[in-house]
Amino acid sequence: MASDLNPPQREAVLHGGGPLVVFAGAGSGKTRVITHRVADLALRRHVAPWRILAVTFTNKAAGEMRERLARLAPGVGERAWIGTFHAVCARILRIHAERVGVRSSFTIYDDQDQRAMIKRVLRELRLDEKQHRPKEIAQFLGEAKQKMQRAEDLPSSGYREGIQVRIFEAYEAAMARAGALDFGDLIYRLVLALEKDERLRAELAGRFEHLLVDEFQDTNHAQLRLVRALGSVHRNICVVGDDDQSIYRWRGADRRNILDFQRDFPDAHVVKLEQNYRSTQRILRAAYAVIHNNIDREPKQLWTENDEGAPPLVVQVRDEWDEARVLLELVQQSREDGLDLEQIVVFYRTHAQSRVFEEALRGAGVGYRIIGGQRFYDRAEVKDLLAYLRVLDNPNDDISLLRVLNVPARGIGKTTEARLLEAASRRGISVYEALREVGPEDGVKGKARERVRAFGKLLDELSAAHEQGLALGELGTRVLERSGYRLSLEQQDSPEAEARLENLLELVGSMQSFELANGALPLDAEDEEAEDLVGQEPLVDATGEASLSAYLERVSLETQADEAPEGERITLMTIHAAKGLEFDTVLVTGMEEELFPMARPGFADPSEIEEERRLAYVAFTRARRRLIISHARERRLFGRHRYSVPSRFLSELPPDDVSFIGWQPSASGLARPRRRGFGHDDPFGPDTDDDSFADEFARASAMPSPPPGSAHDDAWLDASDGCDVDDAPRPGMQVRHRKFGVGQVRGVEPGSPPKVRVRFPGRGEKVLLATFLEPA
DNA sequence: CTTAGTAGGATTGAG
DNA sequence: TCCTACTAAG
Repeated sequence: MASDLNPPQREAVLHGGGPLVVFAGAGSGKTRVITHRVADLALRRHVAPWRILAVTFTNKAAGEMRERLARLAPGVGERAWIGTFHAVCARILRIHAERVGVRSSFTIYDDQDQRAMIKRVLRELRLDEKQHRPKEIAQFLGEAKQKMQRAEDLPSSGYREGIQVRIFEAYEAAMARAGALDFGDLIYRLVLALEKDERLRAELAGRFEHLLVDEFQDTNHAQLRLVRALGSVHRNICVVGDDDQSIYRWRGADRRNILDFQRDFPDAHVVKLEQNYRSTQRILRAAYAVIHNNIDREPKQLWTENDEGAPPLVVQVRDEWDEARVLLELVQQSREDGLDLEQIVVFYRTHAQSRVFEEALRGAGVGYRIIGGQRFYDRAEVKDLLAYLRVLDNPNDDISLLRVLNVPARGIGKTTEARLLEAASRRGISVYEALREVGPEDGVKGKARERVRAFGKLLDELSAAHEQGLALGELGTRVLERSGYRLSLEQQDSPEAEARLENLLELVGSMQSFELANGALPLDAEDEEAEDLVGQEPLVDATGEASLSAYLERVSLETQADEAPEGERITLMTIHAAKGLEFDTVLVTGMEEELFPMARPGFADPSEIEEERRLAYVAFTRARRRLIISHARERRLFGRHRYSVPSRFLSELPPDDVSFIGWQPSASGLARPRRRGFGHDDPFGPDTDDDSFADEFARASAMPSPPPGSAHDDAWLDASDGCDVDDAPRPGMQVRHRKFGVGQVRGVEPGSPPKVRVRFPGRGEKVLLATFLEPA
């Protein structure tokens, strides 16, 4: 098994006990090392699988690990503890709720819920929202928890600090009352308990014999403390990561965690994986030439046995429209060469840059998919339905209740809401209970009181249905029906409302499949030893039924609604979303000062520039065969038009390994412009005024040789979530709609997704979202 | 209570 | 420029 590993990989896999840090460069087979190591520990060293804990950051990474492990060592992946920091902590917290001092039935609040709670606390404390921005408070609370600060550790000297402490305490109290934990709490609360309660620590640290942490460069301080505490008995801690790929400092990631691992654990063994299996030599040289300029990094250099490859291409264009035409040119050329469009990706620094690409692609009828942006579980309607369910699961969850108090509109206004809330806090009861008890003495009388009571009855009725064991999917449907949500959407009769309804039906569908997947699962008798300590399958409650709580937990910790890809589409995403992925062709756009690196000139903190440089490094190292970089002379961003200077990172590229079109860095690093570019009469017209530019581009960007065969070790999992446009509809085109049948497109209104006016025989014209249409 | 209008703000975003 | 989130009028 270890035979198909290279020497450092094998070294990491076979390392026995004690701390181990693996610096795993881009495309060096990192996941492979972790999975092989888990398999080796279980099979060769006979470590009980459930005594192995492997932690990742994303559900996707955890899923991938489990999947690969299933192939490598059947039975191990199912029993080992593999999950995200948050999921693992939530699981442990529920099991040891009493010891930790949380309710075992806690609800997990996402950022939006957290903000609602903050607003409520501010109102309670009679603080002005303008002066104390909920956004900033959320930031402050999150940071404090990341740093493992308790209320008494916070600075309280100044006026501002004093208020912060008060807010912190009030927030914690309100969360406790609601039986809720925010994302930060999941780690914070567990670490607090582990560090305070020696018996708990001994128990948990004793049970996990081996710890593996993926993407260790992305851990924050609280996560480091968690790893330390859980590893405190055996010290079998294996951390894997790459400081050069640390791009999340703004959300608390601390590269020092991996860089100083040896200081933390002086006996730590160090392994560096530097052989790359992904990219061509030229791409790696270009990437290295850039990252090498970072002072603060662990020295290492990727090398490969792959081809030399074609030189990366840097193209100067006039503006963002021109940049989009470069993309179209590239797509067209790839099509002519019979290349797979799925293997083309466009990277940008900010989401705002995607619009122009979308419009161009839509105009040219090229399918595309956007990763990121608004996520399924963040959509208002999805959150509404989930809020109903959360109230049924936890009647103390005031925030969720308030969310749906007047959704759909049932005549309960702001005034009533405020009075209800006040009545609840005055009597020290939940808002749910207050629904029943409020009366004229609280200022809720007449119609308002009736409506409030009716809402309480509605919840009671749904609650009863839930307690009688109504199946999950049924319960979802029941909520939609009885609350009048469905009716209200149907009555709106707009394409947006239809889209919302579709989303809700999808959610109900997911509840049904959750039930199917988890409902009938028997408890695993073999692992009883594991059971008594932490439980094996959190998705199933004592009766073996898929419970509402289990579903809600899954949903709160799950962010990507995976969707099977359909049709050939290119991919668009921010670079941040790209980590861990790879593509044959990568187009990195907007490489201009102030955009990428995104820092104001003159104010640039060197460490910020280094982080941006890592971002560029991540972008470049996603490419297997073809890397194209574009920068515009001028562009409109955030409504402001500006002239741009090529990114300093372009001047760091090795001139001998890179081709330049339209501009190339001079020896001094200053721009030497050549005025070249596409014509501009019609942004996406079929012909360009400057054929030579197109020719030059075509020559320079051509794929040097057919890409290697299909099987890629790190094939990426699809994670699209619905901002997709299949084949772009154009007037005259025949399209099919699920309900209305086949019709003809009369007009298209740009948007994401675009709205399409379709004439259906016998039904007249309808305006529909492109998402719900397919070519007929 | 809903709707329209506008002020303000805008990186990057896992769980 | 465009979107969100709150405020004033219907």
